[in-house]
Amino acid sequence: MSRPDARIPEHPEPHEITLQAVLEALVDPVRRSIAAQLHRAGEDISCGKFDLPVARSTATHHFGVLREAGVIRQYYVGTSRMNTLRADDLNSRFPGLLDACLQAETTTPDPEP
Amino acid sequence: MSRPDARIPEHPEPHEITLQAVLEALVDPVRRSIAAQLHRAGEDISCGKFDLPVARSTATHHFGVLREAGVIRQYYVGTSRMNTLRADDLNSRFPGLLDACLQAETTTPDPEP
DNA sequence: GTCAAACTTTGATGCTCATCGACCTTTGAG
DNA sequence: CTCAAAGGTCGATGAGCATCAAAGTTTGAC
Repeated sequence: MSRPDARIPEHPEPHEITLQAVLEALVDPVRRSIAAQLHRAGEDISCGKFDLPVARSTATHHFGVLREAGVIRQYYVGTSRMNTLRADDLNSRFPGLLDACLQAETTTPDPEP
Repeated sequence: MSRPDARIPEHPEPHEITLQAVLEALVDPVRRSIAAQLHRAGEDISCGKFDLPVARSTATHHFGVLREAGVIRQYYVGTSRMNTLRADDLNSRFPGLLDACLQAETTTPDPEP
């Protein structure tokens, strides 16, 4: 079988996405910022293009959490790992949840710790 | 001054409710269960009437987190502390968020750890 | 083949939080 | 006043998680 790309980790199927995992993913401000940047851009973004306040190894961790929760989809283009927001999958499984988080994310300024 | 009841702790005003706090509150399955039971009942419930899998002192902690996040409102009736779901406040501040969590809570079975 | 770019992996660390048992407080009934 | 009911408070404990630096891996260009 022609495996697409051995570097691409597992994504949950739409029906495997759980509310618990999505909430755990979106409760972190860094991860919510990733989702918001992806939403605002309207196009796929590589991991390195995000504006994030953490080290790259930490960012990798956050992308993994989002992917395993089913919030983003990842695929490789060369050495760049691209990221897509799985808005349709989330909206059909938990209607209103993603929009509520994203809308609040853009209208409400981040709470500075 | 006729203070309403010295035992009643602080509640955030509607505009003080933050997405971060609400998500932190609803990410815990026990707290989400409290919100869901309150929603299903359609009426206020005292702390002792909830069906919760934790000790009483732990439940007290969870009620406090929900109250400080603005998810529930609490008031005393005798020795009983009653709880109200602040659905209107949440819906006007983060439209769709509460419904998304509650709907998924009732249709999706709890993930047993 | 060589090299840099772009991520990932691997510990290690530190902090937050859910949990509990034991004890204290307030209220209302008798 | 006395008591039981309903909760709250107080440490203590343990697990999970976000964070980082350092080293490893994979790819594409030259």
